[in-house]
Amino acid sequence: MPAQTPIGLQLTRGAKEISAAFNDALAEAGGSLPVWVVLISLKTRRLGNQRELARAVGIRGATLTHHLNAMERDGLVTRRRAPDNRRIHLVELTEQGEALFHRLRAAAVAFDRRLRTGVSDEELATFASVLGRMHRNVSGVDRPAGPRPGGPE
Amino acid sequence: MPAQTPIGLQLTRGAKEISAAFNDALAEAGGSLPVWVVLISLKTRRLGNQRELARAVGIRGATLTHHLNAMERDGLVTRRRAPDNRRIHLVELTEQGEALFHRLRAAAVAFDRRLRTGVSDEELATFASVLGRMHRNVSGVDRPAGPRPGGPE
DNA sequence: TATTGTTATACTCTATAACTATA
DNA sequence: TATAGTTATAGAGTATAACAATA
Repeated sequence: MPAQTPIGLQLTRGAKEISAAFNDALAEAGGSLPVWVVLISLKTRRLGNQRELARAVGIRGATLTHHLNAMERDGLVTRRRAPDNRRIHLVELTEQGEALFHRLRAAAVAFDRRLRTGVSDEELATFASVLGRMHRNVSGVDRPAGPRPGGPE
Repeated sequence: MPAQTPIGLQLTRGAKEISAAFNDALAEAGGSLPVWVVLISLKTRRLGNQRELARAVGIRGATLTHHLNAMERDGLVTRRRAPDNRRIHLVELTEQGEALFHRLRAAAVAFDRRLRTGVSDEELATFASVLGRMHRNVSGVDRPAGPRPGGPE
C-alpha cells in the first residue's frame, strides 16, 4: 500500500515559493537565479564554449545568449573570440562579475542557513538524496524541450 | 559545523526540472500546472469568491482572471454572478472541466508513482516534512510579491 | 557541409495599475 | 467609499527557427 501524499504537486508548489524566496535573496544582492547559476558555472568549471555553458546551466544556447547579453551590458562578463577557433566565444568574468559572484555567494550561504533552520544534518542528507533520485526518475531524455513554465512559470 | 551542501540551489534547480517534467505529464493529458491547481481547488474546497481561489492557488487575482479566461474559452469553467451579491463571480466546472480534472488526476498519480520509484515510505515522509519546514523557514510575510521568475517562477 | 553563436519572434506565467460594476 | 473582478500593460525566463560567421 503506497503512501498517498501527492508528492509531485507538493514538491512543485513548495519549491516554487522557495525558489521565489531564493531569487528574492539574490535580487537583494543585485543578481538573480539564472545569473547566479551562470556565474557559478564560469567560476567552477573549465568550459570550452557557450554550448557547454548552456548545458551546465540547463538552458538552450539562444537563452544563454539572452542572459549573456544582459550580463555583458551590465559589465559582468566579456566575450571575445578564441584565437585558434574563431567560432568559439570565450566568456570571462570581469572584476565586477567577480565582485557580484562573491556577493551572491554570501547571499546564497545566508539563504541556506535560513532554509536549514530546524533541519538536522541527517534529515538534510536524506532530503538531498531523495531529491536526486526523484530528479533522475523523471529526467527522461525523451523530453523534447518545449516552452517551460515560469516559470514558472 | 553545519553541512555544506548548497541545498537551496540544489532544490531550486532539481525542482525546476521535476516541475517541468510534471508539467509535461499534465500537458500530455491536455492540461498544465496552473490549470491543474485551479481544478483541484475548485473540486476540493468550498470557495466563496475568486480572491479566495487566487489565494488557494498562490497567485494574484489578475493572474487568476487570466487563467480563468483561457479555461472559460476552452469550455472548462463557467462564470456567473452570484444572485445575492452580484459583485461575486461564481466559478463552476463544466462537464468538460470535470473530465479534464479526472484525466489530469490520473496523469498526476502516474507521475507520482514514477517520481517515488526507489524511495521508501519513510524517506518520502522525511522528504515531505523537511520540504514543509524549509517552506515555512523562508515564507516570510515580508515579501511584497514582486514579479516572480518563470518561471516559479 | 558542419559547427558556433546571434537575432527575431513568440509563448507562459506572473505582476502592478487603472478601470468598471456593484454594494 | 469599499469590495470584487477585469483590462491594459509589462517583464522575466524560456523556447524554436532562421541567420551569419567560421571551419
